[in-house]
Amino acid sequence: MRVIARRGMTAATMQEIAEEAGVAKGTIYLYFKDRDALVDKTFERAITELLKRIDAALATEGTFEQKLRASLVAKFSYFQEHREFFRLYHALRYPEGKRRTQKQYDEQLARMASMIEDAMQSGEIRRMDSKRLALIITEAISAVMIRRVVEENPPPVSADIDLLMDTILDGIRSHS
Amino acid sequence: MRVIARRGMTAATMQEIAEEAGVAKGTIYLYFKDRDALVDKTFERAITELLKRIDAALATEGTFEQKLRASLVAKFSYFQEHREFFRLYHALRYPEGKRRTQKQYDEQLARMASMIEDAMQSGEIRRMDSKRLALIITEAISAVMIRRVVEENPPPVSADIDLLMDTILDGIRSHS
Amino acid sequence: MRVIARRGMTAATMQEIAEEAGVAKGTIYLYFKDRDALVDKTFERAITELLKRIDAALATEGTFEQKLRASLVAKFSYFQEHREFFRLYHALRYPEGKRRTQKQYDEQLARMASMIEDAMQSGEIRRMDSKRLALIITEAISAVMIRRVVEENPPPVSADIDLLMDTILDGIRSHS
Amino acid sequence: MRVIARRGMTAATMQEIAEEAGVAKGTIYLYFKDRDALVDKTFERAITELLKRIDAALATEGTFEQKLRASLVAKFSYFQEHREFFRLYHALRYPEGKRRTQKQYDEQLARMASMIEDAMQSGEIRRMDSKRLALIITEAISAVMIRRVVEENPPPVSADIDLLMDTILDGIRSHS
DNA sequence: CATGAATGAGAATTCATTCAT
DNA sequence: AATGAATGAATTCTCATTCAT
Repeated sequence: MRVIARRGMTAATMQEIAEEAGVAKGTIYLYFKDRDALVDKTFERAITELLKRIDAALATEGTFEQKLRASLVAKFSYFQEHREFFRLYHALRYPEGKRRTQKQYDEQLARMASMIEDAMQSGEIRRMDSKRLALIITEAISAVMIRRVVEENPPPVSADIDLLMDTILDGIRSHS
Repeated sequence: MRVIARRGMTAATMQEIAEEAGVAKGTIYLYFKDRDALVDKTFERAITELLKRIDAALATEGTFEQKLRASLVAKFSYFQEHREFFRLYHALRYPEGKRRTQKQYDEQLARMASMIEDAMQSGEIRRMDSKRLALIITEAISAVMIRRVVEENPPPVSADIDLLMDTILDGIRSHS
Repeated sequence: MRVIARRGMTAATMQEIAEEAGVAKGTIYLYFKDRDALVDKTFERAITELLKRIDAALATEGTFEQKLRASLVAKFSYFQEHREFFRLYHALRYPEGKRRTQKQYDEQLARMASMIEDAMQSGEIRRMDSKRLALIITEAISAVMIRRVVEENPPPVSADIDLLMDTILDGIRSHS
Repeated sequence: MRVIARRGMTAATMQEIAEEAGVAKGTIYLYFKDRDALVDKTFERAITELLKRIDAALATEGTFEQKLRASLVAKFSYFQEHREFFRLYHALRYPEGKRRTQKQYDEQLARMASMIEDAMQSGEIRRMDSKRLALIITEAISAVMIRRVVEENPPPVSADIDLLMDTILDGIRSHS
C-alpha cells in the first residue's frame, strides 16, 4: 500500500515493495499471483476500509445535513491517518488503461445518490438530478481532502468541513 | 498526445508514439531530449490550449455568473472535441511520482480565486475563502466533465451546465 | 518417478514432486541431498527394474534367437506397464547437458554384445562387429517400443516382436 | 543452434545464446517473440537442412539398395559436419512436453515407407509392414550415427555404412 | 534530417534450497 | 522427522536510448 501510494501504480517495483515489507522479492509471490494481482488487491483493500467508514457515517440516523457532515468527517479523518493513500483514491476513479470507473466508486456514488433522493423526498433539499449531485458533492469533497494532503499547513479540518457544508447546502451567491 | 492520452503517461511507449506519429523511434530524439521531455512538453501543449480557452472566457466583460458560465462552456466544448485528453487533465492535478501539483493547474486556480475575490468585492457572491472556493468549483466542474467523457449517452451539455451553475450559486438546500 | 517421467528431467519441479509424493518440499531433502541426487537416483531406480528383467531373459538357457526374443518380450511388457517411463528411457542414452551416455546403458550394450559373440562362436549368427550389432539391435527394438507408447492403436505386441525378430535375423532383402 | 545443441533445449539460456551470437540479450527479441519461439524455429531450421539432404539422396535414380545407401551417406556426412546437432536430432523424435515439431520426423518416415513399398512392388525386398520397417531402419541408422558423434575414435564411415547395409538387407543369421 | 537495428539496465517471475518451528 | 514459509540467485523479457548508415 505505502509503496504504491508513494510511487504510483505503475512506477512501484516489486523490489521496493519487498524492501518496504521487509521480505524478499520471492515471498511476495507466495501471496499474490503476480504484480497485477498485488496492485488490484492492495487497491481494493485500501479503498474498502475507507468506504466502510463512509458508509457507517451515512447509515447513522439524522437529517441529510447531519449524515453528510458525518461522512465528510469520516473521509477527512481517514486521509488524516493515511496521507499516502490519496493517490490510490485518485486512481479509483479512472484507472489507467481502462475507460471504466472502478466498481466500488460507482457503488459509493449510487449510495450517495439514494441518500440524496431520500432528502428530496423529505423536502430537505431541492429536486435535482440526484446522480449528478452525488457526483458533484463527492468530488467537491475529495478535491478539498486531497488538497489538504499535499498542503504544508492546511487550515483546521473543521474550517474545511464547514466551508464545504456551507457551499454545498447554500451555494456561493450573496443574498444581501 | 493521442498515445499518452490513450495509454496514460507511464504506459505510453516510444515505439507506439513513433508509430502513431509516422516516424522512426530515433526521430523523436531529434525533437525531444528524452522521454521525460516529450511527456512534459506534450502535456503542456495539450493543457495550454484548454487553459487559453478558459482564460478567454474569464476575460470577457460581464457578471461573475456570466464569466463562470462562459468558462464552463469553454471547458465542456474543449473535451467534447478532445475526449481522449481527459486522462491528461486528470494527471494535471497530481502527477504520478510527484507530490506537488502541476504549476499550470495552480495558476489556473489562482486566476479563478482572483475572479472570485472581485465578485466578493462587488457583492455578487458571499465572503468565503476564495482559494478553497476556486478549488471546489473547479473540481466540481471537472467531475461532471470527465464523467461525461466516459458516459455512453450523457445528458445535453446545457443540462449539465445549468445544474452546475445552479448548485454552485444556490446550493442544494430547499427554501420552501 | 511419475513426475519426472511426465514432465521430463528438467521441467519437473520439487514442488510438483512433493505434491505427488504427498509430502512437504522440505521432506524431500531428508532423503536426497539435492535435486540432482533425486533425479539421478530416481532415474537409476526406474531403469534398474527394467534392466533386471532384460538380464533375467538373457540369462535363460536356449538359442540366441530364444534369448533375444525373451529379452524383447521383457522390454515390451515393462513399457506396457510403465508407459510414462519411455521418456526416462529416452534420456538414458544421451542425458541433457552431458556428452557421455549413461553407464547403465553402456553396460547393457556390453552384455548384449557378449551374448552376440557367444552366438557367433556357436555359429548361430554371422561374424560381424558385435558392439555395433548390439547397438543396432538395441535401438531398433527401442524404436518400435517407444513408438508403441505414443501410438493410439498399436498393433498387437506379438506382431511387432515377430517383425523385429524377422528383420534382425533375416534382413529385408527378397530371396525369391 | 550451437548453444541449444550443446546445452539442451531447456538448459540453454538467452544470455548464453546472445553471447555466442555476439549480440545483446535484447537483440534476440527483435527476431524471436520469446524463448519458446526461438527454440522452435531453431530446431526446425536445424532439421530442415538435414532432411533436405536425405530427401535429395532418396530422390536419385537407382535400386532401393543404392538409394538407401545414398541417404545413409547423406545423414552421416551431415552429422560429421554438425556434430553438435545430434542432441537436436535426438529431441526431434519425442520432444519434452508435447510439442508438434515431430511432424517433420513423421513426414520423413512416411517418405521412407513409400520408398520401401516401391521396392516391395519391384520385388527387391520382402513384403513386410512398410511403416514399421521405415521406423526400424531409420532408428538403426540414427543409433550408429549418434554413437559415432560421441565416440573418441569411431571406425571409418564406410565400415559403419557397410555394416548397416549388410545387417538391414541380410540380417544377422548365419547361412552356412 | 531520418532511420531502425542494436543495446543493456532494470523489472518481473521462478524455483531449488534453507531453517525455525 | 516433517513442515512449509521465506529466501535470493538466476532467468526471461521490456523499452528508453544510441549511433552508424
